[in-house]
Amino acid sequence: MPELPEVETIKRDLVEKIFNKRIINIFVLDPRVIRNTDPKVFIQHCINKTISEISRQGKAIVIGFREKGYLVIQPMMTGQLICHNGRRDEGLEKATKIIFELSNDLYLNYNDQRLFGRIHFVKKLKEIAYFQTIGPDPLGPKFNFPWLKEALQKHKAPIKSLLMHQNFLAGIGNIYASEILFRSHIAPQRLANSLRQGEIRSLYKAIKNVLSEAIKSRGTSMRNYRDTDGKKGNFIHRIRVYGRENQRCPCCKTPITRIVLSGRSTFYCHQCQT
DNA sequence: ATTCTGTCCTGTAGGC
DNA sequence: TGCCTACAGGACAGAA
Repeated sequence: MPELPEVETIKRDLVEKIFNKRIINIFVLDPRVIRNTDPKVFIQHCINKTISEISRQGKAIVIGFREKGYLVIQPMMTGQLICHNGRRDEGLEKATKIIFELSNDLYLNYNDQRLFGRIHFVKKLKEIAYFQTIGPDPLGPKFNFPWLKEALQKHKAPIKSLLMHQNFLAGIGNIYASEILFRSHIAPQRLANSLRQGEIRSLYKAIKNVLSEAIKSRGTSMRNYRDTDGKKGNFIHRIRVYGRENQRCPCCKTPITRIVLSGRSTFYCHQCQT
């Protein structure tokens, strides 16, 4: 579910809530979410470890232990990390797959309705193939206008598909790809290498602006996304085209069009975006 | 080499 | 109410 703004929101909340805390107990309710090891081995690796680092890489959350090693969480479509005080079975949901109990009387529940999410323990981050292949972070220093201009020239895929390709840029998903292109006035099926200088300029600004505004709004809750308090993100109120087929464009009142690109629903205004 | 399609799962919304 | 189909914030293997 979560894209960059949602994962960043979760990460920032976790820094407030579990940094420097110790994992004192782990309850694996559904072993299917642990991909690379036996659940017992996973528990052995993570229990009694103190969290000394919390970061985000692309759409993954990295929790580093003072004793070495990393807990890596990729929530994918429907993964949630929800904290609560109180009893262990409080806040339990059908989708709750793992419960982490922390030294500050906090429980951290990993919920995942569709079970696409992945949780790994690794000794080194390079053991995770995803980290080896993802492109630059769109809010990081490597992403700048000259880089984008040059990178776009190398691809002839539809710009929307390319924006979602994690090896190109890490963090943009299906919602924000459509929103970014609406703000750039660029049609999603336009080929990446066909964009003109002015279009690349507005695309560059839209990527930065949409993602940072969405972080300020604590992400978008279309369906499943929740922050660590179980609350919805507020960017849903600023979504202009995603999921709004046949509703009127906020700019020109033309009905929003839905098409499928690379197998994913794509929304745009054929009047405003050319 | 790049780009696209099918798959992994569960749950929900909408049509009839 | 129930049954059926389509679709859902991702990533990756394999095919084109």
